Amino acid sequence: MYRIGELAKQCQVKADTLRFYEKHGLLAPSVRSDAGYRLYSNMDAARLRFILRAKAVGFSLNEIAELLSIELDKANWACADVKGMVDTKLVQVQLKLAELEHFRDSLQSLSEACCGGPESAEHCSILEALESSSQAVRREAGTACEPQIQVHANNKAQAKLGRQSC
Amino acid sequence: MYRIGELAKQCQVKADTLRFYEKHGLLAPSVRSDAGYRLYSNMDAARLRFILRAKAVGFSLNEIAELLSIELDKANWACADVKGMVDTKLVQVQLKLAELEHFRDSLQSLSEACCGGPESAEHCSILEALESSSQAVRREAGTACEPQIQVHANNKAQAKLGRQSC
DNA sequence: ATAAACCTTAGAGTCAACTCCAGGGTCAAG
DNA sequence: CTTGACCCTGGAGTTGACTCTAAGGTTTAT
Ligand SMILES: [Zn+2]
Ligand SMILES: [Zn+2]
Ligand SMILES: [Zn+2]
Ligand SMILES: [Zn+2]
Repeated sequence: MYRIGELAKQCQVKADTLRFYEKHGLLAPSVRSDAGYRLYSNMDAARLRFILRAKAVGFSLNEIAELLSIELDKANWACADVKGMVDTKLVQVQLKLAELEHFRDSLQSLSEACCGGPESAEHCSILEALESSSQAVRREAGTACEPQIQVHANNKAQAKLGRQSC
Repeated sequence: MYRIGELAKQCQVKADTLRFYEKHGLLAPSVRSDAGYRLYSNMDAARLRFILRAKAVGFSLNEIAELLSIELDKANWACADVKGMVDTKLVQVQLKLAELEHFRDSLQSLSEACCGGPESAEHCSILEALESSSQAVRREAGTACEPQIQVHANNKAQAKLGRQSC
C-alpha cells in the first residue's frame, strides 16, 4: 500500500494530479487509512500506469475513462470497440499533424525568405508576406529583403537598383 | 467603412471575435458611428487579414500582438527580430510535431496489433499493451488477439493451441 | 408603427488538465 | 512536546481563444 505522495513520486506525477484523477473518476484508492489517508494498492498503481500509458499515446482523460470502463468489463466489449477508439484517435492525430505540417511549411518559407540581418524591417519579406493577400511568400522583384546567401551574391546588383538590402 | 457584422462575414469570423480582438488590443475600429457602432476602414480590414494570416501560420494572439507592434514601427526593428520570432515559432511547431508523430506511431502499432473483430476484448492486444509495462506492443505467443490478416492464416493453428482468437 | 435584423455593454461560461491555496489534521523523530 | 514532513478538504486560479447571455438601443423595410 502506498500513500499518495509515494505513488505520485513512483509514477512521476504530483499528488494533486492523483486527487484530480480521483475527482474525475479515473482512479480511486481502494482503501483509506483511519486518518483518512488514501492508500493505493498494487492494482491501483497498475491502473495509474494504464492511465499514464494511454496518455502517452495521446488519449484525453475522457477517452481514458472510456478505455478504463472497457478494461473493467472486457468480456462485454469487442476488439472492434477498442480498435475503433484507437483508430478514431489516430485520425484526429493525423488531422492535427497535417495542420502542424502546414504551419511548419509556411513558417519555413517565411524564414527562408528573410535575410535575418540587423537592417531595418521596413522591407522585411516576412512582414510583407503577412500584409499581402497571397498565401505564398511573394517576391516582388527588388523590393523586399532576401535571404543572406543571396544578399552577398547580389549585393552590387541590388545597390545598382537603388534597393535597400534589408 | 464596414460595420462589425459586415467585416466579420467578409473575413469568416464572428462579430464576437472582433470584439474580443479589440478588447485584447489587436484590432480597434478607427471610427464609431453616432450611435456607437464600430466602423472599420479598409486599413482596419487589412490589419484583420494580417492577424488571420499570422494565425494561419500558427502564431498565438500574443505573438501576433507583438508582430503588429513591429508592423506599426518597422523602422525601429530589424529583420533579425522578425525572423527570430518566426524561427522560435518554427521550433515550437517542430517539437509539437515530433510529439504528435510519436502519438501517431504508437497508435498505429496498437491498431495494427488488434484484430478489430466482434470477439470479446478479453485478449485484446491493445488493452494488454496498455496494461503491461512495455512501451511497444508486446506479443506473448498465443495469448493476445492479432490482426485479421493473420487470423485467417493461423486460424487452425490457433484453434489447436486452445487459443481464443480474440 | 412595428417587426426583423442589426448593434451596444459588462460580465459569465467553456474546454482540458492540471495547479495552487488556506486552514486544518496526522505521524515519526529527537 | 515540538518540529517538520506528510496528509486532508473545498474551492479558486491558470492558459488561450473564444462564445454566449442579458438587457437594452438603432436601422431598415413594410
Ligand atoms: Zn531582411
Ligand atoms: Zn526580413
Ligand atoms: Zn482482437
Ligand atoms: Zn483487440
